[in-house]
Amino acid sequence: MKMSKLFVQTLREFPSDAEVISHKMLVRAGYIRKLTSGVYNYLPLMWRVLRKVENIVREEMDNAGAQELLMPFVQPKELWEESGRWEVYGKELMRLRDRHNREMCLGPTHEEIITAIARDGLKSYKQMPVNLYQIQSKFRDEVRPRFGLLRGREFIMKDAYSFDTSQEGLEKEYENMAQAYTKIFKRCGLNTKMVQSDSGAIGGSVSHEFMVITDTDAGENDVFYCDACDYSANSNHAISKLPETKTSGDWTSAQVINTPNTHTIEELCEFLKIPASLIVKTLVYIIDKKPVLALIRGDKQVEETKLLNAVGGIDIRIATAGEIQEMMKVNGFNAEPGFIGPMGLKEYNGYQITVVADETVKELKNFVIGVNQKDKHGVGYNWGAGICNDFECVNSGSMDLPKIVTDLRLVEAGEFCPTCGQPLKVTRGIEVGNIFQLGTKYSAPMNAVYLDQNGKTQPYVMGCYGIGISRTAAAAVEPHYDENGIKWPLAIAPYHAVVIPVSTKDEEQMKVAEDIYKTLLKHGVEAVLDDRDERPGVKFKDADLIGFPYRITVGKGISDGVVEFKVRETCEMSNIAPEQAAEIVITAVTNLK
RNA sequence: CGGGAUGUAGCGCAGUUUGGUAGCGCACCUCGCUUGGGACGAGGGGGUCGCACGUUCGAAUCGUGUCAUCCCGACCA
Repeated sequence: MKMSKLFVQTLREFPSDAEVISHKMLVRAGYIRKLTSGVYNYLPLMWRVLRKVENIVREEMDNAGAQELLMPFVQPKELWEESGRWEVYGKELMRLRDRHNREMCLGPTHEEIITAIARDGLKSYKQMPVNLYQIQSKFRDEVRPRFGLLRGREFIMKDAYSFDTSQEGLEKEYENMAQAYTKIFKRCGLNTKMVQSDSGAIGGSVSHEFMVITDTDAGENDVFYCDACDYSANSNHAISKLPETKTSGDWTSAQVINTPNTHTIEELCEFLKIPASLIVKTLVYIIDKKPVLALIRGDKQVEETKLLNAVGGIDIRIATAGEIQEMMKVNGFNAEPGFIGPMGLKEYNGYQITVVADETVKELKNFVIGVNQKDKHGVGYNWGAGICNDFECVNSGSMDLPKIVTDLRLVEAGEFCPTCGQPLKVTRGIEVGNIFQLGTKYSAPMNAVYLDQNGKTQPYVMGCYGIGISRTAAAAVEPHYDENGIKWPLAIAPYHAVVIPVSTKDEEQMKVAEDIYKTLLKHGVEAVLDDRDERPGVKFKDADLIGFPYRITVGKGISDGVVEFKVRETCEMSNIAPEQAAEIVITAVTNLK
């Protein structure tokens, strides 16, 4: 490709609306242009990068035994009603109506469609296992698109779906995919960590995410990991061992005492001269419009995804102070946030109040708890054996544990690995891929079944496996850049090399540059010849910004038989013979394959 | 959806306080000159100032409404 003909416009400045490196670089270097919020044009350079990533994914998926197909992204409402997700998926689903006023959506993922395909064509256990995948655009109406290609509303994704006859078969395929993913990201020049995660709206039991570890804002997920063993997990799923701390109070009897103006845990600790670990903290949430109380030890935070899972909810938010006061009033109390406890609370807004406790509260003895009275707390309370869920237990000092006691706790740095007990570390990551064991979550409700050896009807045991193609390409920029521009890994760079004649008017320089360029092309190197009549500074700046892995500059040195060879990644430069420069590039590119 | 901000040429911005008919840098076109890290000179093209309504002799500027975009929070296969 001649640089004079390459459709690219580099900018002198970074775009003002970009926050993270990949977004800034990709816009400034002329790879992408925003069309509207969260929706981008992929310009020729970007499209080349995306196709490289796609092809790596394609090769490894095919090697792993999967088959590529292509499903529509326009999907009918009916299928989504079968799976139950039309209601559940919420506002993130891009919905539309056709001219007959029939409801449709643009696919955010394709479990429903693939399950319907399987239902039609996968009738016998003899046809399994099978893994089908596609690479196409996906649509998610994100609440807040940001970070350029890292969180768009339209993005390119590879999604694969496996069908097995047993959990064992699924687990085998899951492992197969995990290995394929590891290879894929490695080939793309990315270091990823496979971490345990929550399965979210997709559902299912076991899932892992592939994270590009970064210490920048681009990493939207907290990842906890252990250096001593291989434990690692997304914060929405991580568990830990807690350090020893005081969990039993010194009160000899239960009583309600005055604790004026102790609206926060800190103020209460200060007033009572106790550690926060002696307090049962009661948080009021609104989950799918229903009131939910979350009980957790005072020094710990609630992980909202865990709470959502505990009650099977979709939408969660903390209740407002107004709602809490209203809830108090309805149940015959007069209290405000800071003095709330679970006892005696029955209903709000037409719903029964659900109480969920984190495991940390179970072991507390002689603890402190809100008693729904302003400026008062109960101290010396204990979990009792009797049924006690009304106002009476305020005075008895004994109340039952809620029916739901589970892990709701957000893991924090300084806690210990659940497997080996060593200190956990925390870092941030960009999720570029994930794998799920779905089981029969979709096949059962959608009646997607086959006949087993005994002629008996069985639902498929499914798995699904995603890779964000456009996100992976953008994530690759995050660790690969310097102040002058992008440093693409060779495998996904839009072009492998650029050849720059310093002066296009110098016949000898042009001749040598063209010879090198042709040699590179002949040997399968994707090369660009910068034939523009520009000053060398302009060409160097553009070459660095665009991020060609190799640069061969033909200048005055040619009279001594040398060209300048620069490696973008290391910025190492050397003067060598033209043939030698070409040879290095050809070898590197050949070794890719 | 809560809080904050911004919409003026492809990009980055000034002009808005105090109303008078739109400007700067980069990019783009032409000519000259220049050629090892985003040169220089001269000339040129490009904007219904987000949109609508209103106030006014006159609106980028004032008022009302609306749309869009960005940031923080919440959310996220």
